[in-house]
Amino acid sequence: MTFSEENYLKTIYHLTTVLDGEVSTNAIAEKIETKASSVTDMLKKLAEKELVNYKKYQGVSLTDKGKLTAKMIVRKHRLWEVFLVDKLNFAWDEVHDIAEQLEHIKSEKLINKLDDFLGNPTKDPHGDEIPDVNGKILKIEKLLLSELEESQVGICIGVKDSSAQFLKYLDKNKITLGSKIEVVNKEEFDLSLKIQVEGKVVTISSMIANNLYVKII
Amino acid sequence: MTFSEENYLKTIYHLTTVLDGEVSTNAIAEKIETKASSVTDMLKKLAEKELVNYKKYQGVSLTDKGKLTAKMIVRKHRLWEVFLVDKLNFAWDEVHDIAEQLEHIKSEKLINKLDDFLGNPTKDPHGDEIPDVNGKILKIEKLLLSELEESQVGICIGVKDSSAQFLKYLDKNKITLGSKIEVVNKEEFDLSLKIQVEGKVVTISSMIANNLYVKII
DNA sequence: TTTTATTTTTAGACAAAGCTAAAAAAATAT
DNA sequence: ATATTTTTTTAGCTTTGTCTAAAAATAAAA
Repeated sequence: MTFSEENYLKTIYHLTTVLDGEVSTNAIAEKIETKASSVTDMLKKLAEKELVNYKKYQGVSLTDKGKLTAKMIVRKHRLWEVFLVDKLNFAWDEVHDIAEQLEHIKSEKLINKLDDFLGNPTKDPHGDEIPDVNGKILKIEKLLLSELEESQVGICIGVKDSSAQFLKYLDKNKITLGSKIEVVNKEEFDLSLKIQVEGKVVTISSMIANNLYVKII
Repeated sequence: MTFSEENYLKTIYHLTTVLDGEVSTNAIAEKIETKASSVTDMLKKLAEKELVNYKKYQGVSLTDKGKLTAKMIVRKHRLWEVFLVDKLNFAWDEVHDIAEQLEHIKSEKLINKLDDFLGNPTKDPHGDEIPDVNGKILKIEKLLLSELEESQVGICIGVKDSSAQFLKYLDKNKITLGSKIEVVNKEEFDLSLKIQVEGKVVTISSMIANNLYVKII
């Protein structure tokens, strides 16, 4: 399994969990920042190895084997992120690119020992679930902040967009995992929200509210 | 800097510290387990980037730039080995191959944070010196066990050969870094030694004695 | 000092993963 | 239902790092 093959599998996995159904060649090309023709070439190779179901012009889906492989990559990525934040004191917006490299290190024993060393965490620093050694994921009830009604209160448990820009915005506004957020007011016109966090009332756009996961208490 | 370029630099670095002087194409080929023709190709590329001094048929040496780059790779390799042994409880004979992968992860910040997390160690699990952030190496007076006279005592401070086989042999004979070793008897004929470690007297071949570093107390 | 052997380099090919440009299929619009 | 647009695939080329086989340079031996 090459570096590149792993990146394709991971991308297809992420796209299926978001869009679910078959994934299009173009969608993959956009995520990976490559050309559609390169994607086609790789899909043929992955199909050859029975990691994806691929029929010309019909898009792809992962086989069971492909899905498990993808989950193991995601597992590695997220465990390394926990290591970087919890042990090396990186900020949550700094870890993605490094974990992107570390996820390709090949050693079952390493990742399982790392898992133990970290105390078998079930969530990464952005609130995303970490697949266990068998690929099992603890499903958690998540709502987008934008789905709350006025005067409802939620605890922030994750981010949908984990780009550095967004994470820095959250830091600036003192919103972190675990923050208690109350929806003070919903503006009908632009769907912006007035929320109360850490005692302060701030106004956030619908785009922000659409990228924050909360659970109701 | 590609994965492959880094491996060549590291190999040339190791060969110069052992053999010092110019390194031959064949020596590199043997270490990397590739063909001499491939080595020639790579040397041209590294020379182009001013990482090595290369003249046809004359062998190579590292430029200052190349040497620093190589040292940074060695630094990463050895720090990761410390992490694997000290934090994840790997045995000293298990860490080489994993560190071989980890040494190529690109992030200055990561390696310096890792260094701090580990308490800025100066030696890896095999007793090899870890270059600091500037490439400085704390030189230590080392003798081979084979250089001791009868009845001299030394403390084991490193291994020259760090292959898993040799390390396992040492484990089996209860020899680790820090072990106090007394040369009870030297056999003229085959240069084998009778030594006392941990109270027990064992006989070791000259090959073993030639691969163990000690310091005299 | 020739001859022989060894080492190193060159030349030409190949696989992986990417690209561009053109062809083919599918989806949309008229 | 046909025409147009978009998406996907194919064909052929590039780069990186490898290889084999042959040529050139150096080293060793007679």
